[in-house]
Amino acid sequence: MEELYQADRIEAEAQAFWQDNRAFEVQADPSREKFYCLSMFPYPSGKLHMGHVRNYTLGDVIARYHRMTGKNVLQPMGWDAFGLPAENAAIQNNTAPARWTYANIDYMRGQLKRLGFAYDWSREIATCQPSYYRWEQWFFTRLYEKGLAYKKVSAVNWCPKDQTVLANEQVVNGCCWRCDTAVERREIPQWFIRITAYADELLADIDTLVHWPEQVRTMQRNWIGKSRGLEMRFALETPTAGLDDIAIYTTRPDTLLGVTYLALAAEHPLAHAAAAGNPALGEFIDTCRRSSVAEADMATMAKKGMDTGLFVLHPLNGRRIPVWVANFVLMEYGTGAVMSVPGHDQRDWEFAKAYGLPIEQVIAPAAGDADCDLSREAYVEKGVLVNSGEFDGLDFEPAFDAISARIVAEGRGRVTTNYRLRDWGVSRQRYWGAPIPMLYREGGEEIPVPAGRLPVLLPEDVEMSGVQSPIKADPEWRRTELDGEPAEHETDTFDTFMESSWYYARFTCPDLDTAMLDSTRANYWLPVDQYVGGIEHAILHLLYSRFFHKLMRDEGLVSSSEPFTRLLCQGMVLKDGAKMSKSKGNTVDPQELIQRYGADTVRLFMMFAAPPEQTLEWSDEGVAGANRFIKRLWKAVHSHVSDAGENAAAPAGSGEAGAGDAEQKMGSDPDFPQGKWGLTPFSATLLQANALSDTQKSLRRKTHETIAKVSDDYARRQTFNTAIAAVMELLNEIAKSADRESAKGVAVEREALEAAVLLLAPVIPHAAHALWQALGHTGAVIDAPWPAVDESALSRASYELVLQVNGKLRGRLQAPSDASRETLEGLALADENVQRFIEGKPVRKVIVVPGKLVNVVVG
RNA sequence: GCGGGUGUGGCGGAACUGGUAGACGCGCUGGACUCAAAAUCCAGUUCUGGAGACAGAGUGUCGGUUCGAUUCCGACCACCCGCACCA
Repeated sequence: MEELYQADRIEAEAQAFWQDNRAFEVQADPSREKFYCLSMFPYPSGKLHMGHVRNYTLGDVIARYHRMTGKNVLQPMGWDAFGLPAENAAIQNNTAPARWTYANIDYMRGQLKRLGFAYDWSREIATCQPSYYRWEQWFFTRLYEKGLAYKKVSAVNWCPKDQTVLANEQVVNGCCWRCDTAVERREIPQWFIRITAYADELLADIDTLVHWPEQVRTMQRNWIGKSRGLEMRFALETPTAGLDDIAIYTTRPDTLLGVTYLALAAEHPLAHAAAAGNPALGEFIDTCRRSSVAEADMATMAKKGMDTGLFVLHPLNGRRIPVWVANFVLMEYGTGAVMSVPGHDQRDWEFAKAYGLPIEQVIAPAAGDADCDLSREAYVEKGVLVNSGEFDGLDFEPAFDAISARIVAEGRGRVTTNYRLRDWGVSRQRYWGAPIPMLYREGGEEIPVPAGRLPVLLPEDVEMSGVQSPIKADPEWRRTELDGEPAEHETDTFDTFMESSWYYARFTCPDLDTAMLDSTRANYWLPVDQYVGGIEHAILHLLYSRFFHKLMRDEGLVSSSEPFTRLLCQGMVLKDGAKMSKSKGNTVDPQELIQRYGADTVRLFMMFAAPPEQTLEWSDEGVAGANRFIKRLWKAVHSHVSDAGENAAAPAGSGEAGAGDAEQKMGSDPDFPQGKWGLTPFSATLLQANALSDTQKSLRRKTHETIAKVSDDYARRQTFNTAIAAVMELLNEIAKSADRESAKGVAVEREALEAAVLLLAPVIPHAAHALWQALGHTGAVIDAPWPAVDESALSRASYELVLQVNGKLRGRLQAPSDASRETLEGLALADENVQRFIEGKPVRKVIVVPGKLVNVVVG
């Protein structure tokens, strides 16, 4: 064993060993318990950033831990290869998106390998490969045939100068990021997948995801946003544009008598009709169309509106109610129109104040103790109805039912369930994505591409001469035939969330070229036991994947209903309190650190610096500290084996000065296996508690406490920072109580060091690989079983009892482990310092928590 | 704006079920080794007062529950993430 820790050499050797032995290539094996560990695959943006390193180290630690517990562990890796940045890079560098993407993949694969992740590389997938996206295309045609995919008109950001659709990200302050032209909203036909048909199941099954973070479950519930309400129609005073009434949806029918105006979305047909004879209104609607389609922008912009001059009649009291157009009403939600109750909705209240519309109270606080001053703000709580005629005095529930019943009886509406969730728009007007497999006949009839003609190939050898998609610019690509008649290909491509919604399933059978999934293999490995990724995916990616899984189940491809059993969402990596980004110039390149310290140091720092869910503050000094710890561990093992082991095998004189002495002393120990003590395993009898000194017992207890703590931290808590801290404590204890004077001492230290190496093997696998061999093992550490806790080593005769007076710490003492409550109380009351604080005051109560503390309450 | 989260020494964090606040690491200070430096090792390190024993204060702010609150409840402040075409 080398005396000095040399990361480069050790890591190259370990990685060569894993590769030569195909150590992480696995097969489905029903006789073995499986564990599928997956980290969210990266977009191949160029090179790894620290967020990737954190994500993949977390996944690798978990995968390696479970492997050591004996499971058949699958940990694959691939590339979310389609996406917008490739097109931007292609335009900038005058290259093809495919070339840029594949070059990035090659570079980043090398980086992942250098970090020593235990991936089964034989399963690598890139989503831009036809062998992958052809099945996605096939699946879409199946959804179309089932009526789960459909086309409808929907709004996009449009740059009138570049004549192109812009992503929300490409709209900066309402203008195009390339040419700074003011962006418009444009309505175009697009493909949608009916996720709302699964809204109820997606909501209900959140309850089964007990190993997901509660915050993610809450966010998904709120995103789906199930509500019960009344869908109803207000009759127009004068029928307009062929319409007799305006449909709205409300969750508060109890406030129906408080409606003082209706508000329409700018895109609402009636708004257009009213604008026909009203140029000012037309101009206002145009202004609304010039805002971003992003919901955050809609919600934060100044609320504006304009009277249409139309009136509806209140269904209960016949009052004339004005109809307005408002910029905050979304056409995509519900019916594109809302009833406004300024007395009991804050947004309506502010709008009414701004435009001088009446504010009326129809709800009063039930208890009468709450604030209700409609001149200051809306009263939005539920309460008792007032000013509502026959409905006065009713609470929310009966009022909801009575008013709804009246509207339903009059044939003006129905009670319905509504979802905030909207159907998933999957069309993108971009090139670098999977072509949507639809054909159009000359008459416009839409036909899914027949299975035998799939995949619809995306040409990779293209020139990105402008912002226009090459397949949209090329009339030849579009042109095709169907049944001998001319037809056209759809030129839109899929949202890249499509690819990332099912890659986890394809990893179970990536080689299959006759179907989307091999159900036998898929059902062995699925669901994913542990999914690891950024919290930024808490809603969209995870919801779409859950949806896709249910779609695949209903297609008979998988038997489970949820894709990810356990979810870990890691926090971001920050530097100087800000997210690492090129624009801020505060990035740290993982590559430089790996070259300087080795992969193990980078991995160790990442795991030690913070618990996984929290943001992680980057620290150069912290990395140096992690490296220092590995060196200390290395030295501890080196010192142990040269002092207490290697000297038996090494040529005389080559060892250190003390080695010979140690051999002599050990040789004279009657328990020591004379002449065979080198690195051969010690007999278990050497470690029996009754034969050990107090120091030896104490180190053994620490060893087994650490094994218990670290096992729990890995498996249940997933707090790798505290697991590492516990091993650091163990190493400190080893250093303090080093005793190589006897075979027992050596055996206890050996056991402690072996535990330290095994417990850290998931985090620093290369160093652990070398150290395990140095400790005399012929098998690889990745195949070593996870250490077991020896319960008998954990017992202790006494513990530190904390003494409090009135909840304040006033002393501590050693109490026997088996002391009764009465004994503990007596010990506490007899304590000098406790007596000093009682000072003759009457003792009112004594609280005894055995194993912890005694609190004397005086007063 | 809506939804979700976070807040503890000089810094990253620990305290898992309401029971010793600050484990572990970084940094800093002092010492050992060295011609010297680096590296390494040893000791100390929440703040205030005290030579010390020890005492007082202290977990974003304010209030509450409790023998006891970083932990539970209420209000507030600051920062972060998501908001459907970034991935």
